[in-house]
Amino acid sequence: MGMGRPREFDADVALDQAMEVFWRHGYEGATIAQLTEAMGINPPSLYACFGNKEGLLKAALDRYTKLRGAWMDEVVAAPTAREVAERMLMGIADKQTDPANPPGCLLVQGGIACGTGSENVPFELAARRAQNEDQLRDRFIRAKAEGDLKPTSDPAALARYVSAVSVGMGVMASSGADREALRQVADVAVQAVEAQSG
Amino acid sequence: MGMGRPREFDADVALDQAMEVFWRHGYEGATIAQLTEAMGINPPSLYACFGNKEGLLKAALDRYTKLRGAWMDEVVAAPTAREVAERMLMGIADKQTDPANPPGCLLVQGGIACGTGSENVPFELAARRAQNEDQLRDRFIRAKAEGDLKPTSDPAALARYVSAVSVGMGVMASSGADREALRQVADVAVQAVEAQSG
DNA sequence: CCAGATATGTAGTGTTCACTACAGATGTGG
DNA sequence: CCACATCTGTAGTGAACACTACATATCTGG
Repeated sequence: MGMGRPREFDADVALDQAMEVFWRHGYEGATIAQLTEAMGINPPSLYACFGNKEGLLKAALDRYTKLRGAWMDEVVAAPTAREVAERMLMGIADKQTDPANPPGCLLVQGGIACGTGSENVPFELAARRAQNEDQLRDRFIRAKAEGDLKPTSDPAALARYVSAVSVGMGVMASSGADREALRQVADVAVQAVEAQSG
Repeated sequence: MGMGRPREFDADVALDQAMEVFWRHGYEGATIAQLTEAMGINPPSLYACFGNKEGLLKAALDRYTKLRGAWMDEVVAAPTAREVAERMLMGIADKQTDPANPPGCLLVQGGIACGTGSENVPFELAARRAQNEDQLRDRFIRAKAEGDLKPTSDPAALARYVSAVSVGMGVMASSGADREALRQVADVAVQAVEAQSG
């Protein structure tokens, strides 16, 4: 039994293009026609490879979080909680205004509210944002154990806080805030973490 | 010439229902069928009164910001910058988890990214968020002049920061964060403002 | 070179969307 | 009571949507 005709496109390259469309227009705003055009393929190829529109989104999210995972590892590798927050938020200020990508964050732009039939898309995005928050929380727990954060500090609350600021910055970036404006937000935000440092 | 048949529904009551639908499903996710059903009217009445779907959204946003305007006035009436931030963020934690409304903030849930043909919806929402930020900035400028904020502080950056945290909290609320979680975020966030207080 | 398997391109499918034509209902001014 | 103006409900309109049937093309294993 033969293995069949090989696909003529690179799935990862196509996903990068799909990612950009979802990033710019959101899940519901992105149409199959836009996606297939950006990916350089026809609808049957898309459906054969990714199942349906939501499957394509999930594959794009997988790729997005995979690419960002390496960066998050660098972030939590910073020596102190304060520097973790600074690397995270300053890095986000830069990433969310990188002209190589649409402004903002795919995990927010992808879809905060969706219509009937796509209710689980916001959940899917929230779950992936929660992963970052968990990673931060674990790092802050360690920081507290090391005496880097005050004994009275709440690592989970701090992680949630940094995550909230990140999301807020993403929304601002998508509505036109420039890099300097976001860096100023990051700079102020870091001071709250500093206030919890021992 | 007569004045015609009077409309049989209250536009403000209908707007409250439309607001809820946009809040829960976003602009693109909300269908005319859902809107008319929630408003208790038929499509022709909707179009006669609000023009089109986008006109209805703008009217709903007008009503939303009008209702919130009174509350924002109370917020900026707090005696110090720190208390302004605290009232704002703690109030938002409560409002965004008020079971009387969908979770989160209409100015975020309404639509962060939209498809072709609705590109100005995100701008419309951003413009209204900017109004709140301007009001905060003006208040912080006064706080700086009064010596309540350090001479080195940046009122515009602080306002942008508080606004960003608000938005981030809204997204968290819409994805299931409870009131206590948001209050913890607000509590941490206020400390950055406190760090800028003289 | 053939049989089985998978990918591709063309050209649709039914459904849902925002929006509206039209006829009848209900009001006001003369 | 009549002319006119505006609202309301029914029943659609064309367009865009996600998705797919099908014939053809290109591979592998034997």
